[in-house]
Amino acid sequence: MNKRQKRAKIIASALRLFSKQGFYKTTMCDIADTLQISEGTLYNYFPSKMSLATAAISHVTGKMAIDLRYINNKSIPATEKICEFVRSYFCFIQKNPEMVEYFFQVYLSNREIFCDEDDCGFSLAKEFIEELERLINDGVQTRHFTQENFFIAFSSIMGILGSITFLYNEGVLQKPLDEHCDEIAQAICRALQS
Amino acid sequence: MNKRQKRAKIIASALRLFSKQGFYKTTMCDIADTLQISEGTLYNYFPSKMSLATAAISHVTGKMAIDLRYINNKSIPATEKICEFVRSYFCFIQKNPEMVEYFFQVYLSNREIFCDEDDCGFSLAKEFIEELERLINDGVQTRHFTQENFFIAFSSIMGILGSITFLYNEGVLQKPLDEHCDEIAQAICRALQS
Amino acid sequence: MNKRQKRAKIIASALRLFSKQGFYKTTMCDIADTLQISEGTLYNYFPSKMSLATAAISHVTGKMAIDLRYINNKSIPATEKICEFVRSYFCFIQKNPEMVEYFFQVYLSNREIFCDEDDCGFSLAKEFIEELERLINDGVQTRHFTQENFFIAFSSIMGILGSITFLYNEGVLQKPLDEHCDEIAQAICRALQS
Amino acid sequence: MNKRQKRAKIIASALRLFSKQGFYKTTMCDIADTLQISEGTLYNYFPSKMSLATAAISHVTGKMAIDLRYINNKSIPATEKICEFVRSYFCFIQKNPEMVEYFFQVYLSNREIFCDEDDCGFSLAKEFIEELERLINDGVQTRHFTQENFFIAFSSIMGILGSITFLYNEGVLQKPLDEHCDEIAQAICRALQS
DNA sequence: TATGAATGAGTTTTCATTCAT
DNA sequence: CATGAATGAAAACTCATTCAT
Repeated sequence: MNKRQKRAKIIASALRLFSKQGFYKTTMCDIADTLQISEGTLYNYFPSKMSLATAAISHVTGKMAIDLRYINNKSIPATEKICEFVRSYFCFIQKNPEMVEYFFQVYLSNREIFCDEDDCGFSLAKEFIEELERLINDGVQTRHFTQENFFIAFSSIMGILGSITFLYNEGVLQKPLDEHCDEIAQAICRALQS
Repeated sequence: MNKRQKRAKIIASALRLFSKQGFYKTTMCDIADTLQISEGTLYNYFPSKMSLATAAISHVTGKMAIDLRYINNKSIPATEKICEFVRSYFCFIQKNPEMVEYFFQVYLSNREIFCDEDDCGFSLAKEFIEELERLINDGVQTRHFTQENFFIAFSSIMGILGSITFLYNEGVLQKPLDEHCDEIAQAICRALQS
Repeated sequence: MNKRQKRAKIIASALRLFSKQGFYKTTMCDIADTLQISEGTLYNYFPSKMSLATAAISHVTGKMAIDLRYINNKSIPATEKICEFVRSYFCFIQKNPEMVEYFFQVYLSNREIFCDEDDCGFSLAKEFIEELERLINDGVQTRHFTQENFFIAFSSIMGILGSITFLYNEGVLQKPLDEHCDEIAQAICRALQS
Repeated sequence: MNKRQKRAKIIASALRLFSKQGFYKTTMCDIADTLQISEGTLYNYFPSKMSLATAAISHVTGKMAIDLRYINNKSIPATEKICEFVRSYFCFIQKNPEMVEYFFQVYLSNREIFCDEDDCGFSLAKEFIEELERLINDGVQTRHFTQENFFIAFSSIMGILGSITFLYNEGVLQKPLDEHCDEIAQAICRALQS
């Protein structure tokens, strides 16, 4: 296994643990044990716990950006794109629950981990946010969305999806995620239109 | 100052620090220093750090519930209630940014702090969630909202508000919160209708 | 209630708690709570926790000395005195288990509490030890005991009684204490004779 | 030095300090300082102070059991075994005073340290107690001892030895321990016979 | 005399990080 | 590269004692 692959394995393990137990309740020792390597080895791949957290979020937002970029590149109406995005996002949650949990519960909620004096930590999600901007702008330009305020549009999409994700993780949703797909996509689309 | 008032002062300080630095990065020593009391004194009022976090969230959700209850009791259409709620919520954010931040960034995101084997930690927000249910049920019964799925309705309201709060706290909103009031209320109402 | 009586009440409570939970696991607060007085009041009667422990052991050994003195003053053979002492001691254990437990488990075992640079802490049990000496000397002089080594005689009496007390407190004795009286008295007497 | 040997070294140090200063007056820092290692290192070998206390008592009772087992396996009368046990025990005290002190003053007297809800803490001395049972049963079966009550027999042996140990540790014995050997063994044997 | 809030030094425990092998 | 023992700074929590009321 080369260095790159090993880093990927470490990130995957860290991701799982961070999302399950939280960043602060997960020790470097937990991560090393899970991987059956020594703590020292961990530090050969990542210079600090924080750098591991950072690499993990880049990995997650990268994956999310790819999915969204693929949809954005299709020649379909923006409302269709929203539907596809919701569908693809729910699929993503089910296949990689730890990634989404990590995104919302660790990255967005423990800002102090990712921000330092120079950088506010947003660059880590830049790729994904840019694709989201593309989707919104596309909709606005083609008049499918009338909500012109980017931040409100952003919140209509990511706020609703984030909240549903939270409820899903808490186990309170009564039906499987898939069955909510269309309803949710429609709610988002309506929020984006006037 | 009596015991009750002192507890309130401690909660206020803790709230401010927890919301600014996160629960784990805030030490009992930080809190004591801010209040210019000793750590020992802190423990005369709260038996543990966690009990302080718990008291703080009860305080916050209690306040939020009061505001929403007041609106729920008015004889106005549910859509109006949404508008008033958004207005009152934005007002609340501006007066008590630390409370809202604490609610979203600490309480909702660090579930492990508030959950134990018996209790999933939701009881702490029960009052507020019940008022939210009242608002949604009112809208559904009066046919102002057609979204009958409670969880989607819940996410349409709290997801959008939560996301806007996040962006506000990150300082990326270009205009003051108030100016977004109506737009956001309308987006939420649309999401709730079909 | 006068000062003397109040001191006695405090000692009684402390004794009970120290013997049940150990000296270090008992807080001044525990003692105050049990008595339904404030911690401050405690310090009006005893200047420190240690002084309370000291007063308590004086109280206990004083009581034990009185019982033994009464027996010593009788005009009966030393072997009879041993029998009576065992009987009286078992009676004492049953009426005041906390006192005996305190004597063995706190006083004799946590020497660091009672000793300081000047005093080794034995003066606190002086009265009782002197009566024990009287009993042993009586037996030796009247040739009822042939064990002339005081320390071995002392150990034959107090060692056996202490061990039985320990087993009693641990709840492993199968019959009630009284039924062992004679057997134990005889074992002690035999140990004292050659 | 391997892990096993290091654990042994730590136990030895802890034993010395616990027996000299008591369990509660000995800090993990004291132990680390004595060994010239850091506190953190201590916790790499024992997960808690209590686990160290527990390991220490197992160590002590293990040693005591070995000595007694060796004597039990000899083909000599039970009374002889008592003599040998007393001799071996006194030898043990002189070589390892801290072990015996620890056994009596910490283990037997601070029961709250070793007991939890499941286990009363006696299992830690099981091996030694079993050998003591063997010795007593042997004597009873061969009619060397007529004291058939196990607990009184137990107290005759361990009570007397414990008390002598106590006096030895307090420094009040006038002659060296060895010179008391036979006298004490005889006193014990008499106590066991009728 | 009684109170009980305030204190602060002291204790156990945790864990990211380092470094010699 | 891999290891894992060692580190030590930091954190939560305890409690005997004091003192103003």
